[in-house]
Amino acid sequence: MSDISDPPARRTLTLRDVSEASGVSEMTVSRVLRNRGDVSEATREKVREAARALGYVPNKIAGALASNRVNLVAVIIPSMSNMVFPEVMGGINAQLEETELQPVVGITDYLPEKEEKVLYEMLSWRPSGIIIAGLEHTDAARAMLQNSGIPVVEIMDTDGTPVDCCVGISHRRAGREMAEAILAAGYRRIGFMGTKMALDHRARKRYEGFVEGLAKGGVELADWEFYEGGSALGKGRELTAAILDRTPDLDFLYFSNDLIGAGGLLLAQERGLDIPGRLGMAGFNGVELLQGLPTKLATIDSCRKEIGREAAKMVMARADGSLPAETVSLTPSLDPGETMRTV
Amino acid sequence: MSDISDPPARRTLTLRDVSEASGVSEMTVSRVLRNRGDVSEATREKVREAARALGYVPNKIAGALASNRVNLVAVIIPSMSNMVFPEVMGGINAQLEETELQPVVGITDYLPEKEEKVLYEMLSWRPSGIIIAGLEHTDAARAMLQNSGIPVVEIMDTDGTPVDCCVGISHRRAGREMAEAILAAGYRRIGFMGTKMALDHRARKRYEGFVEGLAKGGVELADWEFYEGGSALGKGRELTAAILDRTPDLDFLYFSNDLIGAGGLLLAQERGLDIPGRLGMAGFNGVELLQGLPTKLATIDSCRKEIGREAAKMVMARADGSLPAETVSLTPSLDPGETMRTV
DNA sequence: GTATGCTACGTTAGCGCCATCATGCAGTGC
DNA sequence: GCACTGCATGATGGCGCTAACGTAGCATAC
Repeated sequence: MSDISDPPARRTLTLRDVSEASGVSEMTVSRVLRNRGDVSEATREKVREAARALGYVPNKIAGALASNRVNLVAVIIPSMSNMVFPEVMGGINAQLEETELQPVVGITDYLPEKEEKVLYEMLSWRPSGIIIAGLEHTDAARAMLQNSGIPVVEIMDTDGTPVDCCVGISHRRAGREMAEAILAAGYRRIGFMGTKMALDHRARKRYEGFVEGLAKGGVELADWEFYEGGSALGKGRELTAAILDRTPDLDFLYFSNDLIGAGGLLLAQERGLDIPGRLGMAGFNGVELLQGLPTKLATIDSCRKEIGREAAKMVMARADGSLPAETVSLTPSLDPGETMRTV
Repeated sequence: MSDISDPPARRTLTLRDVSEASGVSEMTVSRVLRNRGDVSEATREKVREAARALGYVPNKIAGALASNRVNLVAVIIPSMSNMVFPEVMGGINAQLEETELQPVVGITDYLPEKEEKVLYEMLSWRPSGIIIAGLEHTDAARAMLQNSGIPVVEIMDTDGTPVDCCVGISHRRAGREMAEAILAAGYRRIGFMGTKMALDHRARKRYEGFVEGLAKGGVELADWEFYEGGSALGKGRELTAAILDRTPDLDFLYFSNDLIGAGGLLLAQERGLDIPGRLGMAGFNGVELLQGLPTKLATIDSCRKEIGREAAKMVMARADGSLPAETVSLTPSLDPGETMRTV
């Protein structure tokens, strides 16, 4: 008796509640809410109305378990503060937008053990596909990817052997091409500046390609500087000051990304150096954010958005079986900006 | 007969497989893998070994359904390319790191309908909590938050009425304080530059607070400029050129964020304007990225990381019932940098 | 009239796991 | 000897949903 006026017992709603409220079976409610199967328009309306009135939100956990289908795509990347990865995410998002699929992000902080942990966690939700940055994984992680039985797309990098599909650019080649362009422009006393890259394999490959490209032209790095922690203008400024003080006759500085490059550029300009005559400079990534600096830094585009889009497409195609394992290597373009002599 | 040599049928593994491989019941395996309940060390080892050998990955979908517990926290934010939000995420991540909880991100693109959709989608996974940016939601979204029965923390902004908990800063007050500081420094011909902010409520509140602050000092905005789309150095440069050409006697420019502010600053310096004597400038956010520009822009810190951390803490505390609904308003500090006259 | 096909539902049997309770079995106290 | 305690493990039921199949009811065909 008393419970008539009790506050609505806050049990969470189920299909049964909607089914009772609308006078049809749970199955029919399920069909209506998923837009599946034959249900008359009259019933559909009745059910939808009841669901709305109750404030019913389906339980995807139960749905996924019953149907063995999950509309999630795991995206595993090293960092969100790198600017590169949010842009890749943008591409993935854009591509998945029109589909049922939803990206779910995991962050590894460039740590292999953490990657392994995050991957395990992600797989335990049985996603429909995995997009994961890089080709270097622990043995256990690689095994998980292989055994997962779902589409795997490794992104960013194509220098290596993918588990399944792969889309990215060759960072080794990007480094080599920059070296060639620098030599072609007549620079000879060349310095390098980048992260301590034990775990950033792509930065390492660019560096290796760069050194190799110089070597082919008979030139060795004149000086170098490695740093730890995030990239920012301040860091580039600081390191550039250090390297220029130490080796004043450098005529080119290659930075492993645009942001520290821009910092270096600002410093060099403050010091009144003739850019690109006396000193040339180049970065990597082609970030848009920096369009607007007084001088445009030479760079190589890393095709971030396109990689994201392509990766999402590959996951979908692989899921419906319309694609064999393949590697797509995009071709980034070198933009000499205003900080390299033109030949 | 023939199937002895068939390739291992790639059914996905279940507890039962591990249980058979290790000779104990499913229940015991479950206990071992979750580190729960009394299981002898000998059995533990046996089970773990079997699970590892098989490459078993638990099915959280089934686990969540059975236990009615999900270790996910939904984080709903407008954008990932705004730099502000990745930093908030950083704070959330840092705080959740040591717990079982995992953030899952949804992006709304500043669109109320999309927010509603994303929220519905998120709730259908029955997360343990929700962190959502802003206090303005559609009626339906607000109802969902209220009915969800889980902790809700609205972040970034405290000017309004939260559904449950809330942590952020008062943007209205931030705008007002900047106005007061500008007037105190003796500037009088003041221009404003910001996004067309129909949907960016926080930018709008800063603007309103700013105008209000000026009004209290008997000053009106001398000129203003609104733009659409993302914020970048280039945009700030362009708009600043326009506003300075149109109203050359401006003696202060207030930008609704640091990035366009920095663009404006670079342009003003190229034009050889005396900063902060002839022209003062200020932005908003206190982004670290820009430390390293030749001149440090005046700004107000938006406490991003702290908001993230606090929000995560509140979700946890609210989940275990140790916290009543509350609003935490952080106090951002104004940094005059080098672009405001000192009084 | 029976056969046939079609639409619009309902019924049943799980999906893989975990909360809960039951159980066996050793050791302990008197 | 018997109850009692504590520990390690097993059996059972069900979380909320959906795939697959079943069927009532009506229309059409001959």
